[in-house]
Amino acid sequence: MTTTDIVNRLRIWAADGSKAERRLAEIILSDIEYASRAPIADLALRAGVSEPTVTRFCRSLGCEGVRDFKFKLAQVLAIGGLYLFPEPLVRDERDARVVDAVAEGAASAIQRVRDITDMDTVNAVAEMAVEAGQICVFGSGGVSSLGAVEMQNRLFRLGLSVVAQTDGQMQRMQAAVCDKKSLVFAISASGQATSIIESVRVARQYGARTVAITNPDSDLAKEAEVCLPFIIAPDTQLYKPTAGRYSLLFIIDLIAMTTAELIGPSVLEGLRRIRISLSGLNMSDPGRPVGD
Amino acid sequence: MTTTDIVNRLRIWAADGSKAERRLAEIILSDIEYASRAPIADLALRAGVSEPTVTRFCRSLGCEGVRDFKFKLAQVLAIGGLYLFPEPLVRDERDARVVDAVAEGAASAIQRVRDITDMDTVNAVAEMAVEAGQICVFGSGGVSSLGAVEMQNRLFRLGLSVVAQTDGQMQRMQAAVCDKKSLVFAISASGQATSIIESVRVARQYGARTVAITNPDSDLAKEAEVCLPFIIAPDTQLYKPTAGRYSLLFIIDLIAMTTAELIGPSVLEGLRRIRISLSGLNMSDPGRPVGD
DNA sequence: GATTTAATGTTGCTTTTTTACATTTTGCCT
DNA sequence: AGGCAAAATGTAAAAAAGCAACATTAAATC
Repeated sequence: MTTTDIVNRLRIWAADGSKAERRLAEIILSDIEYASRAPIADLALRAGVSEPTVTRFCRSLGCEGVRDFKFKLAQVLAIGGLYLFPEPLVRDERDARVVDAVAEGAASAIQRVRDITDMDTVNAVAEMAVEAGQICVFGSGGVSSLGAVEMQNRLFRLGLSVVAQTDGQMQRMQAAVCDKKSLVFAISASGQATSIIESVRVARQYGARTVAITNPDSDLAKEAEVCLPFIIAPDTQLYKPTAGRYSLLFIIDLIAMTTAELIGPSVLEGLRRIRISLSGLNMSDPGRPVGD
Repeated sequence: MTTTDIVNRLRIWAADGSKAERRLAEIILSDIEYASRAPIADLALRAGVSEPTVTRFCRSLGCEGVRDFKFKLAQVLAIGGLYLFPEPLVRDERDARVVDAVAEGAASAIQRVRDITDMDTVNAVAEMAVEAGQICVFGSGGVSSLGAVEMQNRLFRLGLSVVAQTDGQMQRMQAAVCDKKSLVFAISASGQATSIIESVRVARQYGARTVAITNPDSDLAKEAEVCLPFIIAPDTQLYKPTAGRYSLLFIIDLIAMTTAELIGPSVLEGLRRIRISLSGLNMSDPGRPVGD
């Protein structure tokens, strides 16, 4: 049961439950903060029911007891978001909420990955990238495939030979042609994407070095030589795109920057050439980052 | 006090507190899930202290009592579980410089776009998206094409008909088949990308509505009906990938979230289906964001 | 080493939750 | 409608959890 399911169930009970259940559900939904802290005696009084009814109600909602129920309500409050705003908000309030939700999600996603990323690992990965003859980046799913493409985008500028594969079949095929000079980046938020796990295994058999950017407890992490932790926090807002994308972008930036510094000034020559190559497209503003 | 402060305080007590406090803090930190549900008698036993010590400890942590303490722990767990609040790693100077450069770049990029983005415009854009029969997203170049793909990725989940084109030729072709029911998103950091400007002009000729996500002083901004400012600040760090990508992601998130809320609950059904469709791929963890 | 202060433990009391059982209500059948 | 079973709800007492007051021990200070 996901945390927010408890609110859904409350909604259902508020509509379909028996008399006492309806009243209770309404009271609770009308003030979750209160309900999560008040003793059941208070709650029972407010709803005009007896105390055991509250206990039973919690059980029928799928909780172990009142304590467990309150525990879940506390989590709902922490997660907040959509469920706590049953009525449409006035425009300004809503706007502020949207902006805040996105900004805070992004900021905390970055903060977290910043705290847990071990630069020794990143440095090691950068060295692997510099030494590799061919770099493959595998990623599937919305977030991870975006990351794979972005990784390719960042690394090719450094003069590295890199190819991103977001298709499962292509990943396996690419893995099959890996050798000792290959480096594989495997990106997956879950760490359970089958095609990626298998591709890593295959590539490794052929002597490739492998770096997973994934949940460190996952199968993928176990399969790869090195793991950079990439954890997507459960989302606080149903309608909001996951902030985990910012984390992934951050990790990619770390790798790209470290690798660039490792390669040194010759990188700059490559970047300069890219800029020149774009100048024919009316995009030659020299202050602009390379490649729009 | 933010929710996660409780973890920080526990850390401090684990290091600086008295003997009993240290033991208690360690026990709690070692298993927050357990600590948030166990009665204090259990906790006291494990830590080898007396029950009132636990109560006192909770108070000294700034909680009203044990219940309040457990309440806060539950919220910590909801937000991300222990592993999301690791102690920040200590890094040597060189490593810290890289991490800080990337983090500060990202944070300030988000901050800047947050400040300048007008939610009235975003709301208007969301309405256009909801009303549109077909949405086209055009973007060229590293950052903008990534943004285009990401925009497609975010919007198709909402049940919208959306197609991203990152190839100049394809953009023009797509623009040529636009009509009054079309909505075009044109993404370009420079606002000078010829194929995009022309595509917008063509699409508009055929009656499409057009939204530019670009530099507001650019030709592209002038060409489009609506402009969401997207400005890439010149980078101070040559080796660092531009932080402007975070800005773009932010704008996309704002649009996606606003549109989702505008569409309303029927969106959730779509997200649910996407999740179900992934469950065959061993990725059915319900707590995970939709689509890896 | 005595004395004060802070920290921790012991005991028993209060609050909160739960169990077991009694009562009421509801739905259904004749 | 009236009666009966089943479900829902209430009552009261027991169990569990948390807490306060005081006792004791450890530590710091002189």
